[in-house]
Amino acid sequence: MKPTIYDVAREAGVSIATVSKVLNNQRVGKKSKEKVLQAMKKLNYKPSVLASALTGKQTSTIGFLLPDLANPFIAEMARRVEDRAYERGYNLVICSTDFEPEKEAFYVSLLKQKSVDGFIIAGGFKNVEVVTELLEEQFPVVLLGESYPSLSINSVKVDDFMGGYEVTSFLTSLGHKKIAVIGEEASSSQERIKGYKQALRDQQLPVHEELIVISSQTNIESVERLAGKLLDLPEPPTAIFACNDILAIGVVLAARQRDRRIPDHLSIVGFDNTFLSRSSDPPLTTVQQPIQDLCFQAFDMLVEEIQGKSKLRQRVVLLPELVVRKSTSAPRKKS
Amino acid sequence: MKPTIYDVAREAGVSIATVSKVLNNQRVGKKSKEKVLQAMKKLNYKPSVLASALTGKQTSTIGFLLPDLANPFIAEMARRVEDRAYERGYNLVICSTDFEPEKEAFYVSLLKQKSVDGFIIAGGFKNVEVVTELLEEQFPVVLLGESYPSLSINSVKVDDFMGGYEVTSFLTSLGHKKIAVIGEEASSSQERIKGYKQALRDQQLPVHEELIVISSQTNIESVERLAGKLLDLPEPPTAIFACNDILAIGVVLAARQRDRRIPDHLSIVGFDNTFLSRSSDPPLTTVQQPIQDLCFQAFDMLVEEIQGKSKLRQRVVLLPELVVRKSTSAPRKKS
DNA sequence: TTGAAAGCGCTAACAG
DNA sequence: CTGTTAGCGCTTTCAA
Repeated sequence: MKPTIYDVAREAGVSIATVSKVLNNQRVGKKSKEKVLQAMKKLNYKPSVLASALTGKQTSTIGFLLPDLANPFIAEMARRVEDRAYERGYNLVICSTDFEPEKEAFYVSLLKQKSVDGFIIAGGFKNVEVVTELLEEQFPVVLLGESYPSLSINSVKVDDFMGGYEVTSFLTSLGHKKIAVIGEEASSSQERIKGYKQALRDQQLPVHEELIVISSQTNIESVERLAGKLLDLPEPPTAIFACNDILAIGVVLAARQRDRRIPDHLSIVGFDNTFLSRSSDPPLTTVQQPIQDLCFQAFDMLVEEIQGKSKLRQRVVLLPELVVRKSTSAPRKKS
Repeated sequence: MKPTIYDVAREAGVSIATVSKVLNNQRVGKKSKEKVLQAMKKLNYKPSVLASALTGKQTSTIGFLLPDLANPFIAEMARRVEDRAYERGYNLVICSTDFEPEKEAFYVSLLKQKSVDGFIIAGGFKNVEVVTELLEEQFPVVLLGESYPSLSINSVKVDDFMGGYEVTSFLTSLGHKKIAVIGEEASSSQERIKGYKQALRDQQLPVHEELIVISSQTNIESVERLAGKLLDLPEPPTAIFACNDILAIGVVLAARQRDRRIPDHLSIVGFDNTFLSRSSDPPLTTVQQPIQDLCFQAFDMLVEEIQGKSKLRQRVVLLPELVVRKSTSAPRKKS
């Protein structure tokens, strides 16, 4: 059997209270402390987190909700958050929700039963009630990569509107007039699309609703299909802004299938600057998110809330940066 | 405060024992059961997993060790394992070890303190002592995507040797005689390389040690550099077998930088058939792993061991499949 | 400084 | 079928 605090106490010839004290390094006589330490080492004692959490201490584990761990951008975020968690002595239990409200509710409920110290919700969510409830219960939560204007909730994200605006402005500055956009359901996509529209308006260009496409599926095949429809239009766009790099890859595949040269026949811009954008041919113009900063800040914010250090809620918005590579150029004169 | 079993008992007018019994659906009088259920619903009661685990029950959480969650192939595995975990009522706490023995030891120790029910170790590990110890303690563990011949441990993986053999045979059948291989430190890479060597020998082709390269870093830049060295050899290989798709992308980048056409000047084969191999240009010939089967089987095996249903250890080996795409062709006559 | 003892929320005999 | 009670391993008063 695993040694318990009793075993250590017996071995050291002290009471369990004393052992507990050295565990939590409170004031203990030097000699007792020494004996206890010895005993612990001898028995290879490790305190049970369960037992200590049951008495009100924390579990040092965080629930991490995200739409889909198989998405490379999300996976990278998860990795960064985990790095920070590691540094600060926490573990992550990771849950993919697929944007399904039931899954979100299920996971939150289960993780509460498991007494996680708090939640990070990355990449958006659907079930607002669940989050609202968490907030009402004063449960520490922070949103990563998203925000929710109508909720008083901590969040860390990039300025998506601005990202979309910059991409579109860049494209119009190259001379593109017919620019399509393809996004996801997440609110971050919506923001990017708003930025896209604003940029068009600011350039006095018309906003064509049929050039705005939302992909409900994340898998690349369906994106390819959607992009294909865009390209098969009688007057196809000369540029497509994809709201993330995966979508952009889908567009690339669709273009390739139709023998449209990139960027000669079609300019493509992605978002996120994952390594997908580098490995693609041609390498993608995209928008860089400061992933590490986003993740670290989100995590630190959560820990602050857990430790009750800061009661004030905040929305942190970092700035994205356009990375110009080879997938964009001026449109061909008169196709 | 969150309601406890006492609150429910009081509300229902029964003892906590009765409540506990309905919780674990043991025999309880119909009327009592009804009252308890009502009370639970009314109070919105959710039992504490901590408390029940403290009395010897399971936590239904699994420790999932992997080298790096940011690696798309690994992330996809994680996702599949998580899917299965969800179906079976488990949670995953995910830990990236970066192949660092200290991290492996740290995480295992911490997760044991948190009373996880078992471990899945995916993609290899370095710290053999830690795993051995787990085994000695009868801790449920299964290896995913790897095996460890000298250890009596459950594992589920693909036949890496065969994968390497098939790739190489395919390449020689196209006429390649000078084939390089680039792998990682993980034992799966080693196996694939063994298969590569065997295939060469079976074709009476010489094995050049300088054409066998191990990348200690996973980041794409360093792979690119290594591949570059290979390509800059006075007599460069006409084909390169990369032990996974990321490595293959690194090779593609290196080749592109040197204006070597793929597959005309250089054939490239990857491994894993992630969507990287599809999105690359040209799409990569690669080896498909039945990821879902691997993950589900591994998880089920672990659960069986946790539930004590099967005491026998097993090594499951599934068969990989070569997927031929556009990155391979016969070598040019007399470069 | 140290220790006895109560209690965290739940399970599992064991009586009744 | 139901309830009493003694733990599970740890923390935390409160006395000594």
